[in-house]
Amino acid sequence: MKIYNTLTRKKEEFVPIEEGKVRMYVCGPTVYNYFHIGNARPFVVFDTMRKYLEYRGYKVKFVQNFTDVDDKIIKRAKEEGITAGEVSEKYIAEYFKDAAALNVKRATVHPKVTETMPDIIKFIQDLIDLGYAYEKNGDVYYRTRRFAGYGKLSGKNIDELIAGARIAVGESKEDPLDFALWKARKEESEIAWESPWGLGRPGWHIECSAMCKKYLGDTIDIHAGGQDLQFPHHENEIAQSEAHSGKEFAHYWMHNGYINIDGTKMSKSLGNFKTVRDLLKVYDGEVLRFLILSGQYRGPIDFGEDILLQSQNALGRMRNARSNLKHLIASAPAGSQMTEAEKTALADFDRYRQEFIAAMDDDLNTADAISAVFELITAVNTAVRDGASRDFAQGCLDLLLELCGVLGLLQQETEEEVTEVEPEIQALIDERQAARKAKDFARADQIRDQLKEMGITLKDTPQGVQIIRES
RNA sequence: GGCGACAUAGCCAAGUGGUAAGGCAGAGGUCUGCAAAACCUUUAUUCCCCAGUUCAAAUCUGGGUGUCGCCUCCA
Repeated sequence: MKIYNTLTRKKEEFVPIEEGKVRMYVCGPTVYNYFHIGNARPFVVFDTMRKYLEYRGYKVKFVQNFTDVDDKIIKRAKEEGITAGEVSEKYIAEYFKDAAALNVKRATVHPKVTETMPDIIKFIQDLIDLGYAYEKNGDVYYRTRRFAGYGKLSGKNIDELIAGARIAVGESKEDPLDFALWKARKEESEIAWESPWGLGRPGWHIECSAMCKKYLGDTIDIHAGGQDLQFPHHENEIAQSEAHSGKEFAHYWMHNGYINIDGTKMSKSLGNFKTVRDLLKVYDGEVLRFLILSGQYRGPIDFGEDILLQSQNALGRMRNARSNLKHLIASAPAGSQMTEAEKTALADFDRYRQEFIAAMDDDLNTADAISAVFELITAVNTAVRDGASRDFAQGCLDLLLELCGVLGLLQQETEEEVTEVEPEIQALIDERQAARKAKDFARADQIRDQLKEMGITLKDTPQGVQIIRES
């Protein structure tokens, strides 16, 4: 498979460090709020990357952290009159709820800063010992100029960065470019940990370096995150980790594009965001996932009501295909054999699987992969138009679910075909069938409407009545 | 100012040298008592503009225009 590597600005053939295994780190959320649809993009995209790598037979160790120590968490805790720990615990739980709705699988490890403190402190001490960091008044800073490769990921020239760099009030850096590894506690009430430099807490960048090393080692295969983390966060991670180990930190760097709203980047600081929690009140998680995967991950997505509806309808086509196949399977005569034509057709459908794989192999081109799924759906729908054997329908369904499973779609049942219903409902269905037979269509439609209000949808198919219950 | 990304139908979106995938929406048709679903047909002589290279360019080169981002917390 080919991956676009931000480090080299080229698509490169993916070669894992260890054959058959992938070590992958994705920057996770700072847990002080519900996450928004823009935050959700890397979660969904890199979860899809993971699912695809697993589909291709790799054993993936996937690490996504929680930043549970941060200024914003402390601020939030003050506002709500609770502890920082209570804030982060709450939003970690909420993260898992929303992520589950988006069919994002739990990482192999979800490390937290608060649980990695000894490793972080050791990492900082090592950098001091190596001459890459220094302590000043209880703060510890990274000596940016000391690291020769600084700027290689973001393409920034260290001398041009000086213009923008500043020394904030209260800081005593040797150089404006230096960044904090450890921040001394400023107020009694602030959450703080004991360290060789006194009470304080770690800077943002060092956490990821330390957690990555702890769970994945000095060199990993893939490091991923949003484009806005490229600089300074990922640049600083490289500086820390490579100075520390003397080895290359990550072979492949992947960055997803932004989600824009009204033409500008959605962000928490701008306040122009839509939380996944709020969107889930109107659209189900798979619709949001479909939306995110409907374009190539590196490009921008202009978010709005129109594409939500389009995603919902497009996903509806996938769901209908699943539902129709299930109905065929349920209604087919038990002993029906696959015909020769069906066997040929099913074998031929492998080409959609190959198209799908080719698309995903090309830097995770989910848009093209989705097209392959739709082409499969059209072919299947055509093949089963006049009925199908149970095995054929099952074979088609298996393939559909196989491909959609890699994308994390069609994992949830929003409605369910049922064969057995309560006696009173069955009585109504029977009455409707009798009315139809007697050509009393007014009564038949009236019953159908009545059942619809009860959450039961009836579809008349050549195989009989399909009963669908909302779930 | 430095660096970078993007520009394809009403909308979303693939395609990086060989004559415009796929989806949504719309129109017409088939099937059906109707509905739903499905199937078929239809919707870009053309890919922001200009010039160049080539037998051939949405795709390469040069120039321009527009939109956005990073350079500060941010997915």
